[in-house]
Amino acid sequence: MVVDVINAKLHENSYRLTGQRKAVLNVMLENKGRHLSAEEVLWEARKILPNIGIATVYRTLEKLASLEVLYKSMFEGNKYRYELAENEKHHHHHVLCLACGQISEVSGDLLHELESKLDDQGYKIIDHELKFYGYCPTCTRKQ
Amino acid sequence: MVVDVINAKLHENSYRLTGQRKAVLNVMLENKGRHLSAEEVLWEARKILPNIGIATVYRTLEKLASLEVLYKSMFEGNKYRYELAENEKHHHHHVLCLACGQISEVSGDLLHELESKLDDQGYKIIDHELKFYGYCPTCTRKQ
DNA sequence: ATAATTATGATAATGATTATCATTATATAG
DNA sequence: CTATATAATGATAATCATTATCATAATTAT
Repeated sequence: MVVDVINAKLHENSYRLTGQRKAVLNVMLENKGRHLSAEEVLWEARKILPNIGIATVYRTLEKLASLEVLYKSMFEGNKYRYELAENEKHHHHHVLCLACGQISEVSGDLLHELESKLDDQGYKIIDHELKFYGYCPTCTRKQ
Repeated sequence: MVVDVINAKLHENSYRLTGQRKAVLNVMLENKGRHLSAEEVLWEARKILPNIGIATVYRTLEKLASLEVLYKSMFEGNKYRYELAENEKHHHHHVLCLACGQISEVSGDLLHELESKLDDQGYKIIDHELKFYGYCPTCTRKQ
């Protein structure tokens, strides 16, 4: 999702883009494809705005997630992580390496069969979340 | 996993089954198919042992999960939920109703294609976790 | 019977997150 | 342009789920 689309979305939701919020959003834009915790976002944002508060970062991340500019998920450690939602309604999955902790994305949906099955059972599926746990190619080779 | 299998597993891990631990395990056995939070387990266990402590419940749940007697996962609300692992190594998925909050299970794996794809890319997949979000048949009909 | 080890329960502590509030910044009305 | 209203911020208190600590109890080993 290019910056223009994001700005349009924020505008249509009357979301004022203050300096602090821009800083948070820029951190996420500069870290496309990465999954950052709130604290990591704080440290990055403080490089731009040394006085930005943790509460502001939390509020901003939460709001951007609710506006579907960001995805909010939890991998390990009872801590939320955020990533830029680069494609509206596109769903990718994640693979987490149990050795080095790297979080990568898996393209391809392939859940149609399961969702069809649930449709058949009367469910109305809105969203899904799929995570694989294992070892990345680098750590697989090391073993 | 019948009680016998569970007891065998605990025994081979030298896990002493005290009265308190039995109470927690019984709560999980009596709630097969349900996903209980630690607090819910506490309230149920207190019907059997009124003085059981929350710390004991947490310690027991954590240990049983590590022994793969229970599954530990998180659905919503930043709180872990536990369920009886009824079939060793069997992986089912979950569907969470966004209206009533009910958590149901989805049989059928169907992730082989994605896991094959990851194998091809050099990953070694150990585990996965799949959750669907939507509306259950009852709430779907109400809408 | 005694000593050592394990388990328990109460509660303090931890960490992530959210609520509160005084202050600051921005938008709107006059 | 000024005054007022509203929104945002940052510091910090509060919340919540979970874990750590510790004194005591229970169990096991000698």
